[in-house]
Amino acid sequence: MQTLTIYNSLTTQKEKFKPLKDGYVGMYVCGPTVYSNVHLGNVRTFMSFDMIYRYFLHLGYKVRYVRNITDAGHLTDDASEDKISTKARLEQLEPMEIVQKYTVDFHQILEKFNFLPPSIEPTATGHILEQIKAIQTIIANGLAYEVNGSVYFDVLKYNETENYGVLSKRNIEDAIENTRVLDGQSDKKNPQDFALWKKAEPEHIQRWESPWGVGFPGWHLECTVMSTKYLGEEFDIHGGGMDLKFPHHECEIAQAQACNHVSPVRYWMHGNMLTLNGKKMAKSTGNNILPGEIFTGNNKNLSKSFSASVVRFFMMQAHYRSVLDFSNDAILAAEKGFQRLMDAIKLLDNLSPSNNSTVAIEKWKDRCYEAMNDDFNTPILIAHLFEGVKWINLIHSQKETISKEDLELLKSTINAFVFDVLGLEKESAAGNNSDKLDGVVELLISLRNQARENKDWALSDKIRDELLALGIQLKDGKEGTKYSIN
RNA sequence: GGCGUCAUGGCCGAGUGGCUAGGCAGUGGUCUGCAACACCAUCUACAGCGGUUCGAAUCCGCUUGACGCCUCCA
Repeated sequence: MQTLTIYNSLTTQKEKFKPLKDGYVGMYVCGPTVYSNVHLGNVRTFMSFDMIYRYFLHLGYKVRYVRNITDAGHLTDDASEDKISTKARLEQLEPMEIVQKYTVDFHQILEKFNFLPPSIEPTATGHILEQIKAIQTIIANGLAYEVNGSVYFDVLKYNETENYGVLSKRNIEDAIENTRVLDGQSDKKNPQDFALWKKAEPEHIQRWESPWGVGFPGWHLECTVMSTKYLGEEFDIHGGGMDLKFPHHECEIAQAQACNHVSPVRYWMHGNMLTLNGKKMAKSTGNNILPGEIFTGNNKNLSKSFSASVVRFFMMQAHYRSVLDFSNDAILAAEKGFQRLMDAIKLLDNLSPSNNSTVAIEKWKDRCYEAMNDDFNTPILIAHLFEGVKWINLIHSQKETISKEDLELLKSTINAFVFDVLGLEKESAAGNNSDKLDGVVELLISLRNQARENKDWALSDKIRDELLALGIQLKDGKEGTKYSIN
């Protein structure tokens, strides 16, 4: 098995990956809060971990990949603004109807982007009992207290023996000085304390019975409970967006320590933000693009529509830990590059092997793995893949040669990385009537070729130009005329 | 205000103490009836100022700028 190196946010350095159990990987990724449509920024994080999941599978690991759906806790704001319940009441919907609506949307979008489904996709509302139990444990361990029907985690007390701030590199003393005074938090001993259980006000729709009265679970608890339940008290990888590092992931560590007396995660991984116009995409600010808008091109930032694979390729061209800025120019360039890659892959099946190779496929393959083994460096991998593209083209035009064995290796390697690991998809040229369309275009091509033989340039150009106007581009080559639909 | 990350050629975006990232665009060529497409080749770099070093875009310091977190956020 390959030796992987992973950047661990907890230690802030790259470390050799050693799973708790040889050959097995336990991975937890914080999923979406399903109160509105996923935007492209959300998709990037999940896509990074989809790629990571795919690479582990490719390497032969057995992976249990848990990605939750947050359908409680986050939905409700403890201040006066409660979007979900307001919305639910306005539209006379149950909260779970909203949850269902956006969960379905989430799944549909991910499917379009060719995501592999996780092994388990648990929900917060499905684990209320476990969360209550965890709170009881934390109280019993003296690290939480009940006030007025709510339960809070005692951060200062926890910090006496543990380090609240290990992950986010925050100093709690500084935090105390700098915390703003917020209304409605008077129940807390300290502003740093966070809610494990919140008392439900009468108008609050999502509510469950608990030893502390009717209420709902706090923001951070679900991930601790569900990761522990499905992956154990200690597991290999925990992922999520950079913006979840604090407080969310910091709180998860504290909760897990308070429950199980062990640091839960071996490797913390954080994906970086996707920006739009240089600013973070966020639902709250309106600075975002919805995936659906990309597919239709219906967004003021876009000059045309783009396919899911192009978007995926665009994102894979950047490292998951780097900020990536989305723009029309950038996605346009990615589309061309993606097309070049796909065109070369189409040529692969037509290549004829020679007795020997003038290209070093085996070494090239090793470099591809090296790139991925170095903290999932997909941009480098893609650079290597383009070296493969160049070779394919040169072999095709008989300027280089390749042996039968090397050709098989080239094919299997390209296919593995492009389709299995990066998760890209070949694009279907046309819709349902592709057979008929194909026949029509072929007919026009043969008519045009007749005209060309007769040197009737007026007619041949008319056919070519008018097809182009319809988005059908004819491509004259040595082996005749082909076409593509844009 | 506190903590942190980053500044790479026209654009996007990797990486590294000395040796070509890659893609897009541009330029030159091949192909073509002319084109387009495609293919081949190729030019533009490492924010600024100091320092360490035989050598730094890469390490250190400062300056400037951008972004992220500190409040729900992938």
